[in-house]
Amino acid sequence: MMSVMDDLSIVKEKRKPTAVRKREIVDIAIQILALDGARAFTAKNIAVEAGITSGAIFRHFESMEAIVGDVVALIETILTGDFPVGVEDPIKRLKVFFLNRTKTILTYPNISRLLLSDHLEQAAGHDAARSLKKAKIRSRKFVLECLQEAEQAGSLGSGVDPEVATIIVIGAILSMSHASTRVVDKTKSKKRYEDVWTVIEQMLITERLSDR
Amino acid sequence: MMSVMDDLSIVKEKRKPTAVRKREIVDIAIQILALDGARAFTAKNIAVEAGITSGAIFRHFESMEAIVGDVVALIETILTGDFPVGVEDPIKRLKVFFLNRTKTILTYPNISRLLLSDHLEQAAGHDAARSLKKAKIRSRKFVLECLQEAEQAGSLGSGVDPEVATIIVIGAILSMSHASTRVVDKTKSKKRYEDVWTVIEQMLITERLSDR
Amino acid sequence: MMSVMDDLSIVKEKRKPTAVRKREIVDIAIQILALDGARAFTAKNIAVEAGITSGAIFRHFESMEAIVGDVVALIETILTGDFPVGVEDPIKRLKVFFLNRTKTILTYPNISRLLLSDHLEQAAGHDAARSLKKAKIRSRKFVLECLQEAEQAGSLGSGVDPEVATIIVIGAILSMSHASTRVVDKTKSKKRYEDVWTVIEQMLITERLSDR
Amino acid sequence: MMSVMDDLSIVKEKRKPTAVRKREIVDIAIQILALDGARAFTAKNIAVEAGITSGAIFRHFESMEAIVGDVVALIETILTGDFPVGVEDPIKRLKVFFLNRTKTILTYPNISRLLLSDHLEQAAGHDAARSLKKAKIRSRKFVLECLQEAEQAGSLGSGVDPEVATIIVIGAILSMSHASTRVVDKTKSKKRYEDVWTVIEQMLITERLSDR
DNA sequence: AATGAATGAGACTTCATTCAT
DNA sequence: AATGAATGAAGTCTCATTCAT
Repeated sequence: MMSVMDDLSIVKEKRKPTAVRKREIVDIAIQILALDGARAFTAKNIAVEAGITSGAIFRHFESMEAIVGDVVALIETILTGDFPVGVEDPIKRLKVFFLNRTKTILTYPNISRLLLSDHLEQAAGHDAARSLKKAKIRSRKFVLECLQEAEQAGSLGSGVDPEVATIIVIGAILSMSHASTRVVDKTKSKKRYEDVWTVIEQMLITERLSDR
Repeated sequence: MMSVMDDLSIVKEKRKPTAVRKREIVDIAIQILALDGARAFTAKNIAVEAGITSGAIFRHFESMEAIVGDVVALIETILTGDFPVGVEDPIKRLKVFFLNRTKTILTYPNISRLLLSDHLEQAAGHDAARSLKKAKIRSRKFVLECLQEAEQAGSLGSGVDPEVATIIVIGAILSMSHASTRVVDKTKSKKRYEDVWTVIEQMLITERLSDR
Repeated sequence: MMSVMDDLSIVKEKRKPTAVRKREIVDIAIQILALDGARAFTAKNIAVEAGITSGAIFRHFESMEAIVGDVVALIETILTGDFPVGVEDPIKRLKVFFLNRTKTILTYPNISRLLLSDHLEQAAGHDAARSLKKAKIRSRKFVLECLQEAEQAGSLGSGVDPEVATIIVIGAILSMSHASTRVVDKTKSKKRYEDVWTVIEQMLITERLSDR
Repeated sequence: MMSVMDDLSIVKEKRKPTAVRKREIVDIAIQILALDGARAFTAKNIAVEAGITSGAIFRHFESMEAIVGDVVALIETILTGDFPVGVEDPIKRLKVFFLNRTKTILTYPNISRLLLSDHLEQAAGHDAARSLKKAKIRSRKFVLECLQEAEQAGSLGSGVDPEVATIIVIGAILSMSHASTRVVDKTKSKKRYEDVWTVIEQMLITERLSDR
């Protein structure tokens, strides 16, 4: 997909069509927000990275806030893809989500880092911030509902409260987002994510003898 | 002459001694960084909250960065208190840490929120940022070492890898830090934290039948 | 549309190319430093004189210090032009320097005033200040060396010490720099400068009868 | 005069009577203006040097400008002492002035440096600046009048114009003020000043053969 | 007589945004 | 589509000055 451009990557291309430039700017914005933080999110910094002048940014976006708006939209699209459809068994459904989400983390490490920090929320205008917060809550709700369904179906260990389990599942994802910041071998990471799930799944279904 | 005004609780005291003002400023800084983010961390915002002018800030701190430096130092002091000493059994030691840390989260919700986001790292100068990162790593290392010790002592379930378990333990803490942002009933929260630990502990010591 | 306005000499042109604006700013800086002093050397004052806002200054210069750097460089270029080359006889060489330098004073009265005061040195950063001090010393050294050479060639009056004569020559230049501040008739001034040199030259070559 | 205090000079004396403090502040002000320039002339810098807080300054002076006012007054008093009275012969009178003034330069190197630069004029308010400018003009006028008187008395060389000679005399003083900045052996300096005068005097009285 | 906290003005500098070219 | 100069607001920090103690 990028094969043709890869060969010419050093060539400075000017005057890209808006669609291309917009996407480029959004990508750079994500990178800056994730790696350098909200304070470094300036038109100048984006421009330097894009190889244009800061004035040119506003040919493609009305304002800095509009850039964040597009960033949020992109992230939401990506995250939405993690929710599995058509998986009956709630534990299995949760597993697919867990593995999808951790894969997303590997694929877009900047984005996961961004979600963890709240830089986006603060750079974003009110609407974008709200829609981002909703996306976070949606993930939590998805996990919780899977676990509640499993409980009702009797497939959850008796001592396992769905709320508590949600904390642990979400926590593991958060924790791995953090870790992914440091660049790691992707194959190893994938294996690790699967191991984490295995342990969590065992925990979910294991019958507790007594609560004491 | 002031006796009448003394009764009015709205009266703002001015001219506080530096020691008091400094602490006040640090507290406000934490609050702003945690709730409004790095971009809102301005002298003006701090000053308004403290009821003084922004210029006055610099009587007490040499620069904005110096404030962050003190914030980091305070946080480190608080976090350091979470590490238990003199507890032999590694699982018990981990439990004490876990409960301490979650209690810290309840006591200082802003601070835990701050740690989660990277706002501090980015507002901080190089030294403060490094020392903060170290503090984070120290917590992770503590958890991992407890688990490795437990494994060697044979008190860990056979299928439980210490690295994997660390992710889950740390994750649960992260997850609860996030949740604590929304103001909740503290008694309920404490109970919840204990429940989470119970589930995690079960997970740690349970013998896995097979890896499948 | 602009044809009517073109006739109005008051119309301020905006948006000059950087090269032009930079030179303009340097000239204004020299004027302010010379006439109003180091304390008046502010971005605002320069901006008002240039007809732009103070923020715009920093499109053209990185900092106030950078402006002073350019001022120093300009002055050095001008002063360097005063040193004659290829004049064999040391007294004649000194004469050419003296007349050149006094002509420079007339041409750039602000610059000579600036050199006299130490405003530049104090507004300048370390490097610029040093290079300026060097330029001053270079002039003094040039005068002294001419006189020492003349002494060795026997063309100096027997009672005239080169060091002493240097003080008088340099002094006359300083004195005229001061005077030039008040705007005077240039033709008259030039005649005056030549008269001063005539007297000094007589003094240099006159045989003293006895030292008392 | 200072002998008693000299022994205790390390002891930090607090709460000096206003008269003493005022003089101390004026001295420090002169030093700062001369050595560090108008920009360093701040209440804080004076206070540090005086070992008090900047607020205390304003117990002794109404404003910074008032300090400069006193500095100017002190300088005027000192300079006024240089004008000889009761010396009949104009050349001799000029000689006494010249030697007095150069002695003043040695005694108060900071003050002479201050006069040379225009830092004072710019730190001073309108009145003080004017009175300082007058003092400078008075010196010039004194020199010029001596020389005009000498011319009328026929004691000036025929080719020597009083205006031209004034430039040279004043110039020599300026030049030596500059040099005095670098700390030099005072005995040597005094000898040098006398030598300079000798050469100038020769120049004044020497009969020029022709003007060409 | 002095300290130490505070104000308010003003300095330098950065930044989003506009606009002529 | 992009550059490059400019604005105006905002941010950090300094400084003269005031005032309670």
